[in-house]
Amino acid sequence: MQEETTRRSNADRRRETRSALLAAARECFVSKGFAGTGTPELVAAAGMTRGALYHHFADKTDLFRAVLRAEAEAVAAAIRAAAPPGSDIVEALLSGADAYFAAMKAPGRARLLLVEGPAVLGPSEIAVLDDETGGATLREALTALNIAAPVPETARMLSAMFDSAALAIADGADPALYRTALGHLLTALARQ
Amino acid sequence: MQEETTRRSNADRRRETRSALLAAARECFVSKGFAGTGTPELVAAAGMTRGALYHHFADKTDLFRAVLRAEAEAVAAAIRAAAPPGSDIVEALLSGADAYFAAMKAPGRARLLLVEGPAVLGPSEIAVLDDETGGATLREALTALNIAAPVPETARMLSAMFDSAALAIADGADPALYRTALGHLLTALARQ
DNA sequence: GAAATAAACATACAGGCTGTATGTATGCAA
DNA sequence: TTGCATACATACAGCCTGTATGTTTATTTC
Repeated sequence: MQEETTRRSNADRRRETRSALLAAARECFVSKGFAGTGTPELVAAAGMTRGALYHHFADKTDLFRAVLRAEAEAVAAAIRAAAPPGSDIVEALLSGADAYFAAMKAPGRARLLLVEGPAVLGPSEIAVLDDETGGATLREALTALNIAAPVPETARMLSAMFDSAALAIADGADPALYRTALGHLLTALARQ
Repeated sequence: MQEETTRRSNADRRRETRSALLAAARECFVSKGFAGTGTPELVAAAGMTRGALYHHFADKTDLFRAVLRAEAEAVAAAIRAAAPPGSDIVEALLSGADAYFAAMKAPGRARLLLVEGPAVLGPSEIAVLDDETGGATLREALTALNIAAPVPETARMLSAMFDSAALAIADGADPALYRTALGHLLTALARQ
């Protein structure tokens, strides 16, 4: 036995401290917001020092960006996992929305992705994440529906609808109400 | 002749410095964001000192709140001024949307109200402003349409649609595309 | 396997910003 | 004109961010 502290490879150290920082950052950003979280408090929660933070991330914003990426990836994975077997497009959209709402129920996730994110990183950078999360799929579905309305604009607005519903649901609203409201809107749109 | 500086009443001084601070704050918050704007730079742009700022406002956030209130009031006034004479509800909604889009084209206003506001003041405080701006009117219109979908949830999601369209248009997107997309969605919803 | 190098941190420091406390001048009221 | 309140201006304490520098541990090279 060499020492009490376990001997770790550089790759291990790197991975472990990074994930510790990310977890603590997520926790702090959710509970106190990006501006309300100081790096001293953040690294203390992670059991690290500010030196480790600035070794792994360019600055506080870069750490925030990494947290958001992880959240967006988790949402995208959840939606992919709930891939619908049926062929009806409206139904596929609705089940996709369900998966989205469920994924966005993770504590603080809606606030991170939909409120803090656009303000800290700018709407344009968030738009990229949105696109990976489900924006492209949404546009494909609308194209398949052969609607008369312009697809990109309709997709963008529908996406905003999903987001506002997700925020409300994560805030305690009844998902069933938003689901039926969405169902009416989408079937009305498809029938046109 | 007493002095070179004009002699002003307290009420005048108060009003003038307040509006100078509000104008400079709006300018700075738009160009550099809330977090990116420091109070020293802000008061310099207003030709004032930090003492004046903290005499008139509780803190930087309170000044931001005052700026947002003015913006929201301007939008509400623009929408009220464009009150439609016709009786068709869908058409009234669309012309209301047009007025909203036009009002939100004021430089930086969309970013202030839709991006920075929710992050700085919290979504709940912004919801109040939204309601005064047009949320209540929207719910009344939906009720009059006698739609099958639940009204409050539908109104909330439609409001989010308007917001995302306003943000896109303020960012340079073609208003006509969003207008037709909205027209299709609203008429489809009304026909149900 | 020993020296050299690089990675992964830890510590120290320099600026800037926020909010408050205190000081001053001007309008107002009795 | 005397006292008071308002409207500021200045000074200060604390915190936070990003960088620069130091130290330890792993990895590579000879």
